[in-house]
Formats: sequence, structure tokens, C-alpha cells
Amino acid sequence: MHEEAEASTTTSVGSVVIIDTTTSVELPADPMTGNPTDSEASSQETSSGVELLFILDPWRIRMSSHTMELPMSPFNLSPPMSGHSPTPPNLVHHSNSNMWNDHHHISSHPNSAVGHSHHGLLTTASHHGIHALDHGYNMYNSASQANATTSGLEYTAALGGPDLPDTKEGIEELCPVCGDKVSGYHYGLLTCESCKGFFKRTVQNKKVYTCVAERNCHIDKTQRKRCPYCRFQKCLEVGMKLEAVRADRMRGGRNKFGPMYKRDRARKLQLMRQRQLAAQQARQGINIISDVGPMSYNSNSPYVNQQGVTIKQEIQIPQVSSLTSSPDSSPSPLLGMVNGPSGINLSDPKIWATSSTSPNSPSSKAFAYDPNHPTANNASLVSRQSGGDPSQVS
DNA sequence: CTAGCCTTGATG
DNA sequence: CATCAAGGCTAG
Ligand SMILES: [Zn+2]
Ligand SMILES: [Zn+2]
Repeated sequence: MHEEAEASTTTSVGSVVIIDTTTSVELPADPMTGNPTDSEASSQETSSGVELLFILDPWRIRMSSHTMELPMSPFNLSPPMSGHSPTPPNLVHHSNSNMWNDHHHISSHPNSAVGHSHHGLLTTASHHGIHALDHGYNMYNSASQANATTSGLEYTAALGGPDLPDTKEGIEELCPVCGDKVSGYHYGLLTCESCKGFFKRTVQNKKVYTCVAERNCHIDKTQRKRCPYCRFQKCLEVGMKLEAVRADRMRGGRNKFGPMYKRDRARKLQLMRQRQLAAQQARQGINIISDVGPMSYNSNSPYVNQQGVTIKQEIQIPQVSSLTSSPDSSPSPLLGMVNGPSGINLSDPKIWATSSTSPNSPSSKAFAYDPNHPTANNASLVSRQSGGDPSQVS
């Protein structure tokens, strides 16, 4: 009865694994080698050279020292080359028509058995014992794409700090990844076209990148091309969702993020309006409260006027309840917010769990990403790019 | 490989 | 029928 329940199928492919090889991470100090242009880089935590690589190669996932393969990962299931295959995984090349409908057939894999068993939802995987030590991509079908953590969505909003000039309505037009102009919601959040394409290509083709520096490269509109690794990392950090990438490449339609986007937009708009209104009133001197309430407003950041005054009246309008409060009866409207650059929280693992509960969305296949909370602070966290193969994406 | 533009297609 | 995000295409 509700629109939310959809049924479609997607294939899954790829997996990113991040292993924390704290112990064995001693790079020769390559860290700075090629960082001519980037001057900053070092001098931060990381210190010892922790290596951070993303492993997108499903077939190679097993390389992780943890030895834990992702149960939900189709690739894992398929033992094409139990060891290492020199060829990059080109999966899903064939253009499958739209079989994603409601049938359980998900055959979009090259050789993997992914299609034959709907096995697993991410959730299931969690139960299986995936400790999220590694980040894995899983492809979901276009149907149920797990609940998003909204992390990305909030990211932009979170940017609004105490005195950031983001108060203008046009501020959020910047891509959280590279700062370019936003073209719309892409894979969970507002990003620019280029980052959208980059993310798509990376996930679909399971590209593996390597950072020659410290994995801290600043991603800028002009430098985003220099380090795809860091770019992708940032994509994930800001909240772009792998699950939004369809393994079956089905076009059009809408995934489960549709409603979310809408909500996010409404919320933002409303927030913006309120803020504007508040500012207006503040100017008029109608209602200004110098004291800031602790949590008077939503969990959102209390908007402070440029003068440093917080407006309370209009803000507390109950009208927002529709948006602020969970419309769908969910206890938590906003899941995790992404912290700023300082500490970035990746999506929550539990998100999958929720979605898995879906009664009707058996075969969900899309790219999934299992974050282990690899905070930037965690220097011990290391992710490796799959590939043991030298076939890097130069 | 990058990124702008185009096509698709479920949603409302 | 309008929307608009996801994929496709392809010049550069
Ligand atoms: Zn961007
Ligand atoms: Zn880098």
C-alpha cells in the first residue's frame, strides 16, 4: 500500500575493503614523495605512515588480514579465482534489460553466482558476523536500497557552523566533495555532476585508486582530478552512498532515496526560511533573545544571527513538526550527522539492519558500503586498494 | 579518465 | 504530464 515498498532487483558487485593494518603499515615513507603541488599534507596526525587504501575488488577482498569475507557480497561468494586474478573485474557488461522488476532473478553478474541466491541482504550479513572490519560494496537492486543514514544530507547543513557565511541560500550549492556547483541529489546528497559521474564510475567499474601522498589530499575543483583516491574517500566521507549505485544499471526510476531527498529539501528549505525570517525579525528588533536555548530547536545547529543572537520565536514553530519530526513514524528523523572535516563519521552500520527488515524487498542489490567508522582520527585504519595487482588505475 | 549533456522511467 | 535522479554517451 505504500509507495515505499518497492520491488526491484539489482545486482551487486564490487566491494571496498578497508583493513586496519595497524601493525603492518609501515610504509617506507612514501608519504610525501610525490606531493609537489600539495603542500600540506603531513604534519598532522597520521604520523607514521599509515596506509589507507580502498579495496574495491571483490575478488580480492579476501586479502584482508581479517580473512572475513563479506557474506553478502556476491563476489565473495563466487570463487572465480580464489586468489588473485590479474584481470580487473569487469562485471556486468552486458546490458540487461529490465529484469529488475520483481523477480528474483538478478543476473547481472559476470560469473558470479550472485544471482542465484538472493542471499543476502546486508542485514543478514551483519548477523552473519561481518564485523564491518572492511568496507564492502554490495550492489543492491534498484528496489530497496536500505535506509540511508542521511549522513551526507546533513553534511551540508552541518557545514553551517557558528559563523560560517553559509547563511545565504546559495551557499549550499557547493558540492561537499569538490566545491563545484551542485547539480542535484546524487547518491544520497547534493553533489556536482562531476563527482556524481566520478562516484558512479568508480563504483560501477570498481576502480581502485591509490594515493601517493597521505590520503589527505585536499579535494578541490581544480585538484579533484589529481587524486581519485582521496576524492573517492571524500565522497564516502561526505555521505555518498554506494548503495545508490545500481548494479544492474537500470536507468530512470527512483530508489528509496527519492522520498528522502524530498524530505531533506523540504527540511532545508524550511530551515532556511526560518532562519531568514528570524534574521528579518532580528533586524526589526522584534524578538531577540540573547540567551541561547540549550536545545530549543531541533538537533540542528541553533542558528545564530550574524550578531550572535539567537532567535527563538519563529523557530519554535510547531509547523515544522511535519518535517522535523519523523513523518513516517521513525523515531529518529535524522540519523547521524556527519561531522565536519575534523571528525567524519561514515554511515552507520545499522542502517542496513533496518532495511533488511523489509519484508518485501528480498533481493536488494546495490552497492553497499560497510563502514567501520573509520574516522580520520583513526590513524590505525588502513584501507587497501584491491588490487594487489599492479594494475592500478593510473 | 573526466565531465557535460542526454535518455530513461518510477513517483506524484 | 512534470519531476529529477540514476545511467548512458562521448567529445576532449
Ligand atoms: Zn564535486
Ligand atoms: Zn590523495
